[in-house]
Amino acid sequence: MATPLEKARKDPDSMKARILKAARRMFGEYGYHGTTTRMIAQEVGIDISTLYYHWGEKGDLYESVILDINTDLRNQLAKVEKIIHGLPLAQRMAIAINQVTDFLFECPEISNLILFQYFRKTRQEPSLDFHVPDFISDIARSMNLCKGKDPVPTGASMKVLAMMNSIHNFISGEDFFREMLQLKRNDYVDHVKQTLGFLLIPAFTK
Amino acid sequence: MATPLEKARKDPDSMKARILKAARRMFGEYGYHGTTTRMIAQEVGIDISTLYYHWGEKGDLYESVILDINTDLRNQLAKVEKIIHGLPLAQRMAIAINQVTDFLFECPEISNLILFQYFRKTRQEPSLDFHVPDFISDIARSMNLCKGKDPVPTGASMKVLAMMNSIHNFISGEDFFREMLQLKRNDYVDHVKQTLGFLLIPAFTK
DNA sequence: ATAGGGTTCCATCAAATGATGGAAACAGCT
DNA sequence: AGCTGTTTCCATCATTTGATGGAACCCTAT
Repeated sequence: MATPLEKARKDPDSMKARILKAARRMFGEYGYHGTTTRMIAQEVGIDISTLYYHWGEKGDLYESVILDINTDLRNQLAKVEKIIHGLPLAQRMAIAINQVTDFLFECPEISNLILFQYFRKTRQEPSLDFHVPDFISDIARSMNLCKGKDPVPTGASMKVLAMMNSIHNFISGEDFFREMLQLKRNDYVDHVKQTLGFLLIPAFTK
Repeated sequence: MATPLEKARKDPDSMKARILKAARRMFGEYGYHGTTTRMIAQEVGIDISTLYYHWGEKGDLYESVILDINTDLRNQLAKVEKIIHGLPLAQRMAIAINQVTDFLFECPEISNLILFQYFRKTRQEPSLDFHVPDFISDIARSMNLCKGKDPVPTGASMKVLAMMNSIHNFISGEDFFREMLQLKRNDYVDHVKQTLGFLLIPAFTK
């Protein structure tokens, strides 16, 4: 109960939490430089200085947003791991793809922000600690890409990264791809799951 | 020889071309809102108004950059298609992955800008015509995902999109992933090719 | 040399943006 | 009610940023 982020996550109705939620949406949609503190404040319906009162400068708020979505994603992955534990690999993958895809379609800003993080350089780098390796290792172990408590080999990390990114791509690119392929929401979601299954499963189970 | 873009592509030493090249780098690295016209001008070593003289407003320059990289990518894909024409599918894919990956590692701003285009919303949408469907169809046909001159089925387009994006991800994320995995440039490139081969080929050739 | 078109830079503007100080409003407590 | 600490908003600043007008510059044809 120390940091502002912990406070916000504890009480989702608090002003801190409302601002954080809006910031997630806006940063996720327009990126760091594409989002102004005024846009976020307007989204919440408050004055800009209230935002500064709660979160300090823009860079700090962004950092909190990143930590926040990482916590959400980690929790979700842990949840999925419990569901699929013990099943044969092909089945595990099929279920995991379904679950994770559904989750991310509900919170597309998570995919957006993670991809932004990977690809974008901000002019003044916040360079924040990212915790990706955690995810990657956990997934690699869950997929039997490495034995026991050995350190995860590089090739395994790469495979996991490629998988995760394939999912994020379809989430973040929804607007563009749906427009391009002229698909309704539901059809798009189905196609995404099918395509991911088609592409990802054979490589690991052939 | 009508549009500014055609002029610039024709004479690579012209001021128009030098600005365009710098704009590609900067927009590719920092995104649309993350790049200022002053940054581009400084990169070229000219005054900001010279930039405006040649390319007009920022949005127009960005549009030209997008068209420019699309031309480059299309040309490169056509070149690769010639090399692999007639070979069996698995071999075609292996060679294509190698070639395209090498090319994009040389021009990472292409991957950056394409992914930006897919994922990012600009505050005031330029909404420019994009020509992606061309690529997609061509690749889909080249991979026998559809027969003759039939329209490309949605599932096939999705598969091609997933493939292309997997490549772009590793190019655009190089800095982040290399740092994370502690890899030297060459090792990273090798791992990327290996991972892409591992992930993409089985799905289409099993 | 010089007239004229094309090119480049200097100075400047208006709007947008990150950020803050201080007054007002609010909430809890006695 | 009155005090106290917290929260919210209004007004304002300094910088950054997109954009432009006009003077200087360069080059070529006459």
